[in-house]
Parts: sequence; C-alpha cells; structure tokens
Amino acid sequence: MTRKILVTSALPYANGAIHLGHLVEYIQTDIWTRFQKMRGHECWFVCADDTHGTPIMLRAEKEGLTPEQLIARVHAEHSRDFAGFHVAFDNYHTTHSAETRHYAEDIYGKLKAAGLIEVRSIEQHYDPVKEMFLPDRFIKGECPKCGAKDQYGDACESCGAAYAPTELKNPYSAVSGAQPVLKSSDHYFFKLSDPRCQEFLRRATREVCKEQPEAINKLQEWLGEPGENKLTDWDISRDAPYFGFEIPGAPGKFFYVWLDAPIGYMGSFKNFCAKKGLDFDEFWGRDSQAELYHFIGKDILYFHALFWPAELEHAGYRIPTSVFAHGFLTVDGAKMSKSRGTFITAESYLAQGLNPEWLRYYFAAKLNGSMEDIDLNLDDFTQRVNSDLVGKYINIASRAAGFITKRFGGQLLHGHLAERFQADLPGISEAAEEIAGHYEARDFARALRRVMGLADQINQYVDKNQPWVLAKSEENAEQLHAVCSVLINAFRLLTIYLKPVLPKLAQRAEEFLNVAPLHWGDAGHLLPPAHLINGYEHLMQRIDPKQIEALVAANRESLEPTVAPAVTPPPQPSPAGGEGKVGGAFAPVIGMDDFSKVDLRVARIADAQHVEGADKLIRLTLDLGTETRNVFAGIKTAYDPAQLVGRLTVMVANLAPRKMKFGMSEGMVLAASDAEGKSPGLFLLSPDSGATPGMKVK
RNA sequence: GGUGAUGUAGCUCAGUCGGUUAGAGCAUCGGAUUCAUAAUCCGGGGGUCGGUGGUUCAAGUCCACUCAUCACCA
Repeated sequence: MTRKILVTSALPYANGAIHLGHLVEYIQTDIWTRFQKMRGHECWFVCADDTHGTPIMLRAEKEGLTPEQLIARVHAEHSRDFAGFHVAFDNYHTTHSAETRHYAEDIYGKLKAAGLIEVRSIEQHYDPVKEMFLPDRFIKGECPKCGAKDQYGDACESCGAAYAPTELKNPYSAVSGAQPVLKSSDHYFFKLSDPRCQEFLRRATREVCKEQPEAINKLQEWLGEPGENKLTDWDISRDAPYFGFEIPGAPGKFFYVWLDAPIGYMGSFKNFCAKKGLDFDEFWGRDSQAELYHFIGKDILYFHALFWPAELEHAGYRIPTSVFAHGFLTVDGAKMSKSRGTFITAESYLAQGLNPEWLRYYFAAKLNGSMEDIDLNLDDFTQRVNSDLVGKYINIASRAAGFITKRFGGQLLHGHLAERFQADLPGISEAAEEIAGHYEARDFARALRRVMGLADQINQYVDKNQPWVLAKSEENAEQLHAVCSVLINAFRLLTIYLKPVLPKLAQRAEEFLNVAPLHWGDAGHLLPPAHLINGYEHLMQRIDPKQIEALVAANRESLEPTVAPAVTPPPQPSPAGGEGKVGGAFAPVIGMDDFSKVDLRVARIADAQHVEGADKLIRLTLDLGTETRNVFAGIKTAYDPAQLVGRLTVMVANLAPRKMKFGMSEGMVLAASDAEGKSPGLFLLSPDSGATPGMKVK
C-alpha cells in the first residue's frame, strides 16, 4: 500500500548559521524521508526559514539592511549548507510569504470566531529611547542574587538563579542602553485555559507523542492532573515595531513569531502544492488520510505538542500523526563551545574539506528515535567511520572488483546465482525487512549495527574462500568467478541498506555496479546473470585525524571576529592602496577588462602526488569537468597530498603552460600566504559547497 | 528547589518479561593473511553494571535512598 506522508523539520531561525547541532535534526529527517521514498511511498519533505521577530529586526538594523534583505541572504546561506549535507527538501520556503500569511490569518480568524482569542492589557518593559517593548532577552542588569553584572532578564549565567526581568537591579535595554520603564498595552491571547483546549489536549498530546513515552511524561507535567488546569493562555501578539505579519483588525499588533513558525509548515507545503499540482487539503484537511510528521528538538516540544495541535484542531485542520523529538548534540561529551572550537558550523565543516557523509553516518549510528542527547566524540567519529565505512563496507567491493575486472572482463557469472548466494551468505537479503523496520522506527543506530554485522559476515566469507588463492590456478576460475559475483551482489545489498544515510556514496556505487538508482524493493533480487560492472574507483576517503584537528582549530579561531564587532565599532574599510594587514601594499589599480583576462575556474583535485626530488612541489591532477590538467603547486610544506584528493579549489585555467624540470605545468592553483613572511602558513582557496568543477570564478 | 532523563569495558553503545558465565563495535595485545587505500580473519586481556540498602530462589533489570551529568519548570 502506498502511503501519503508529509514530513517537516523544525524551521531554523534566520538569525544565524546552521551548525552541527541543527544538522542532527535535518539529517535525521532526511534519512527517514529518503527511506520512505525508497520504499515507494509518496513522501514529501518540506521546511522553511523562520524569519520573524525582534532579533531579526534588530540584527538587520545593525547590519544596515532591511529585514527582507537579511532573510534573503540567510535563506541562501541555509539552502547552501543543507545542500552541502545532502539534505534534500522537496521545498525550502520562508515564513515571510504570502502562503504563511494566509494560513496565519485564517487560523487566527477561526480561533477568534470560536471564541478562543481574548484581548488583555499587560504590563511590559519598554525602551523609551528606542520606543519599543523589550523581550526578556533584551533586558540586562545585575543579578538580584549574586550581583553579577550584565545578566539577561531571565537567568543568571554566573550563579544560575532564575528570576523575572523586573527583579534585575539597575536594568538597562540591551538595544539602546536606556533604563526600561513599565508600560501597558493590549495583547492577544490564545485561550489554552479554555475547557475545550484542556480536554482536547489531554487526548491529543498522548496521541501525537505516542511513539515517545518520555515526551508524554513531560507533557503530563505541563498539563497537570485533570481539573488542575495548569495551562495558561498563550500571548500571541507583539506590538510594533515588529518584523512579522500585522494582525487583521488590530493595527500596530503583530503575530508573535512562534505563532507563524509552525504555520510555516503549511505555507511551505502550500507553495509546493502550487508547483507540483498537489492537493493541499488532502494533507491538511480535517479528514486527511495522509500521515503528517514533525521532527523537532526536545526544546520545542511544548509548542508542537500543545499549542500547535490546539490551534489546528480549533481552526478545523487535522493534527499531526506524530511529533518526533530528538535530543541535543554534545561534542566530546560537553555542550558545543566556541572557546574549545566545538561550535562547528556546517559551512566550516564543508570548507575544511570534510565529507558530509561521514557526519551523516556517525549521526545515524547514534540516533535511536528517543529524546536522549547524542554525543559527537571526535576520536570515535574518526575510528567508527573509517572502520565501518571504509574498512568493512567499501572494502567488500574493493576486494572483489579487481578479479571481476581483470579476470572476467567486468562480467559477473553467467549462470543464476540465487541458490549459491543463499547458501554462501544466508540472511543477507532476508535482513531487508528487519532493517526497514528499524529505519521506520527511526532506530537508525540499530539498523546500522545490523548492516555492519552483515558486512562482517561478508568479510569472513572472503577470508574463508580466499579468492587470491583461487586466482592462482586456472582450474579454479569458475569458483573464483562465483565467489566474486556473490560478493558484488552482497555489496549491492548493503548499498541498498545504507542508501538513506549515504545517498551520494550510494550513487557512486550504483555507477560502479552499473545499475539504475536502487530502491528498497531491489533487495528482493540479485543482479542478472553476466551483468557487466564498471571498473572500481575508490568510493570514499578515510578521515585523517589531522582534518579533525584542523576543523576544531578553525572554529576556535573564529571566536575572535564574531565577538569583536559587538564591543567595538566595525572598522572602516580601508581605501584601495591602504595598508593590508599581512599582504603589504596593494598592487596598482586595474580595470575590469584587465581582471577578466584571468580565467579562474573551480577545479577538483582528482589526484595529488609527491614529486620525486622536489622539496616544495606537489603534482596535482585537476578535474575541470571537461578536461583534466597537470599542475605543479608549491604547497608541499603546508599540505599532505593524501588530504588534498577530492577537494575543490580555484585554478588559473588560461595561464601559459610552463615546462618544469619534472614535466609540464598547465595552470596554477590559488593559495593565500603572507608575502612578507611574518606569519607562516599557506592556505589553498576553496569554493563554498555547491560549486562544481569547471565553473567560472569572477 | 520541583519534575523528568541518563549513568554498563579505555571510547561509543546493546542488553526484551527479573533467569545460564553481562555482550557488540572500536581501541589494545598475540597470531594468520596479502585480494583490498595498513584494509581483512582467528584468538586473548579488559567490568564491583555510579553508590548504599532492600524485595526475590534469582537483580544490570524491580523498590527506596544517594551521588554525578543533562534538560524542563512557558
């Protein structure tokens, strides 16, 4: 039976870069949706940037941009980062959209009509200089308990005390520095305390969190015992100035960002429906038979399991089938920390040349569908990925492919292999349904443990049959052919099982196997007799611990520039010809036409070799998409050839070829260094992820 | 402070309804092997299951208390 499934990840806030903690969720959701698609279900994965609120407004102002310009830029950055980690949304939209506005107004209107909206006057901190109300986060002062200075309005970072912003001593506005005054204003509330909501949520939260008992406990705590009425009304409005949607019939009042954020799921899907010709109501209508899942972090369970179903229910929409909450990410057992270099952005991970599938695999190996936190242990990460993926899984293809190519012209055994396969490697194809069950239950850790168990079994089989011994005499050719054909088939099955986690690697494996994109159902049969495979090229590099060190170092250093502008005015850009910090005086001014003579291209380093007899040179084979170039680069002091292979860089493609002692050099790669030699180091340029070999740089 | 979660080998984690001698992978040590990017295979060592007390014929598992870590307290 084909299921109709709509899946969302929580909307990232358009006020910051995607980091490894965010990626846990997007990778988890992506794996699950890819799995559902491989199973042949109709499954859509939508998301969007969460773009409204005071922080966005103030940040844009600080950067001299309109909020629209800021969120457009961040949207592009987020999209780039997700694509870099192979997170394949069917639609990535924005909450600042006509669709989201439509559903926000629609839901509000229906709640109002149902008598669930109430207007009350409340007193709040107001910045008289900036003429705006201040969220708690934007009020600072001295901790009432320990007297620590510059503490936020909700809790003290020094002594851990929690308090209300009104209790702060000597409070000041983090925006203008002025002393806030209390001022009252009308706010709009969603009446969660209404008996209809209480009664509904008692049933609905249990339903929506049925797969996670821990979440039900938590919600029980929030709901209280029947009759206790612990839920308080939810303030859904904010006063101007505010970046968001103005509330219909309430001039100067805007929807609070947390009201329209989940509605952004609907907005994004509506936008997608228009592109795809899908029926929105089939997924969101009260009588929808489709499944609807929200993947979220445990920190926002409250919004998704209480507010959100209550809104949907009383506005006449269906509620989610389930909400799946995951835990937080720690790195080496501790909170991500900028000073330790473990606050790692998606961008820097990719820029350092690390393979996104390493991280996908590691996260998957840790995710079990519960709300427990997961730890990225950097040593374990290196060992686990290298051992499981390269040592066990890929090694299988590598061990068999050489024989098939050299001895049998790339062709598998001519006869049918099914019986032989069953006898030699029992259980490998039968594991498909069990593994599928683990994926379905979001217990990726269990799924991968099972797959690696199969990989162990297959490697034992290689050892028992010793193809390298069989290869020594011609009379064993048939046996050798059969063993290697069994192995190629086993590798193909493991590729199916790993494909939701490793889409890119699976695609390369499909090319090697010379097969159409694999679906889960393909595990039910083997490759046809005499199937022709392509020559084996190594499918994945190992992680070099040095790369991890470099990643942490790069993120540790990045602390300085992010903090500096907050306390000192941004430096004026120095006029052309001024003193550069490490590059010395600038070269004479040139025009655009001079610059355009240099043909810069993105190149992939296809190979890198030491040059016998040269102290500084590395021989690079550069892939330009349409051709390859041989280039000698003087970067040996800074780079190990092995760690260069596969990464992207920028080359001068129209530099006149130059004959060197070791051969022709057909171009040059770009690297930064201090010309005056005061600070050491040599830094090869890298394009942001998404660039492909041959792209022009200008 | 209240509530909840977690704590098992050096590391990362399994451990079902309480039931044989507590398992796996990685790391480590010994051996084998050379097809595969030093990958693979066989074997060994390594545990007071955070602690204390209790229930039970039997506790990693259930109960109480306690320590540590984390989260939530809207």
